[in-house]
Amino acid sequence: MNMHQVQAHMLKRERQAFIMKQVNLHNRALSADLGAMLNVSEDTIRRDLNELAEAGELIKVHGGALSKSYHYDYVPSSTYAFSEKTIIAQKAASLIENGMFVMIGGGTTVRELVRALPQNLHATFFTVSLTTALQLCDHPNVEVIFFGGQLVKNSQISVGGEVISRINDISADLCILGTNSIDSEGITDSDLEAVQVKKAMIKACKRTAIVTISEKLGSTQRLRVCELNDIDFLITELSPDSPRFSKYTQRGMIIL
Amino acid sequence: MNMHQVQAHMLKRERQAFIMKQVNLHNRALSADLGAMLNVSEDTIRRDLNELAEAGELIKVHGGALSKSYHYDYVPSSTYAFSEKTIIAQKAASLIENGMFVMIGGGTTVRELVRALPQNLHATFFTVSLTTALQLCDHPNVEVIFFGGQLVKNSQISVGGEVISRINDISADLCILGTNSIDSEGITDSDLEAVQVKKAMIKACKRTAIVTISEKLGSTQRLRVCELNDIDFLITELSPDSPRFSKYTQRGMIIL
DNA sequence: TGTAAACCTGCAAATAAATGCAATTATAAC
DNA sequence: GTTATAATTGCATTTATTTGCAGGTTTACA
Repeated sequence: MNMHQVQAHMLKRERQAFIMKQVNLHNRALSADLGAMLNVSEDTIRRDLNELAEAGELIKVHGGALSKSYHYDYVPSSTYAFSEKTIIAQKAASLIENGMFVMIGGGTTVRELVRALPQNLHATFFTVSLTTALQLCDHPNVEVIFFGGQLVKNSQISVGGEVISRINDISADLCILGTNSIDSEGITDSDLEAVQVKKAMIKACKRTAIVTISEKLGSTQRLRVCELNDIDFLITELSPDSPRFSKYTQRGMIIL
Repeated sequence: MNMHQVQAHMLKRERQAFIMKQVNLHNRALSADLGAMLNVSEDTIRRDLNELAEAGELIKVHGGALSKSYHYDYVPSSTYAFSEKTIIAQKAASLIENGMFVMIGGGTTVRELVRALPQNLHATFFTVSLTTALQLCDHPNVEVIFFGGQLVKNSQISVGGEVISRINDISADLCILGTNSIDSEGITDSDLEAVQVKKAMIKACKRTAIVTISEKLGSTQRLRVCELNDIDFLITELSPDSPRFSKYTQRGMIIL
């Protein structure tokens, strides 16, 4: 932070305006920095911060202050990045047509997708995710097939050779998976069992769609799920012509 | 995971917001990773995680934290006859011992039972109920096997010949079922598919326990699940010496 | 069952905050 | 202009918070 000093003498009101400007500009400010910049004691800064906080202009925390907009608004809609996921869900839902056989994974993005499915959709869904299965049960006109097996407690999906051989018995039209990490090489994950199941699901379907919020673009993990070539559709909340997709479009993948 | 470091000096609140972001983004985060990313000791991370968990923002687990959105959120007060079911749950839990193989059904009474199970219970559970399976996932020391198949949407259980033949492959110690109706003849139900699954479960287990609120004693429905003789334990919220059990005790059933 | 990792507790150092007080400065009344 | 009053500010002291570390314990996993 460039800590140039500001003015010889400042009125209290001016000083507080300066503080607000700093806080709104950087989303944060430290008492010590402000004191140095304004050439007043930290006590004065603290008193200012208390007043501003009292007036609801900012959020005072130990050591400084945070912008009010910064304040991570806990429980935005109980799901993180809710609006992004809703956009994704709308796009992904357009891929699913009546009569289709769809294999579908788990995760919060997929959950929003399932919520966004039209009530009159007639289709058959296959899944290993307990939460996705439950969500699908709310749709009157779909059939839900759950691949049973041993459950992984953290992710609430079933895994194991049994599950995989079950999946291999099916040939479906579309595979929809969320992911934790995707980059220009492909998709990666960190849970071996889950990776094996995902691989089987992709193999069992004619086409594969990946749904993810753009924040996850460019991150990687240890275990490879598939190459970019294996993916037919990539769906994020961004517009398809966003420059962030430059590395992906060359591969013949369709960005939605 | 790409572990770039973040900022020189972070305010506590900022750090916690960062943690929440990571957790929500990847559905989980390891204390060690977070410590490295934020350049603070793991102790600090742990303290943050404890605070956030206390505030209900995430779920703390050994080694890190999980996103809350992944978890089936449970609202106890919305369960009908909640206090009765809690009593039942306590009694039924006493039947389950370490190392047991238990087949367990669905319904709200069973849900309370699962909640009442001690966290240190080591056992293997088999179920066809999505909600029971999810609930069991909260218990760190149990194995959960889900019998997959076609799902019945309003009861959220899987049914079908596939499921039944799976059940027949197992031999378990105890079968725990809720029921809609029980009278001096035995247990009855109204859903044919569900009845077939229940029959298979009872047959696959050495002993059978029925959990139900006393309100359901004396009612009947069209389809027979089993005779009274097939039941080893009957568990309600009433005291075992209640006169309402006079018709049942003659059959050698144990009332809890 | 053994071992390494993760955990918790208490403690100490560092930092930040609150408080009282004195000095200074601004404001207003005369 | 002078003076009384109020507000502001800095400093010293006390208090609270945060953080890392040492230790002993628990937990997970092979």
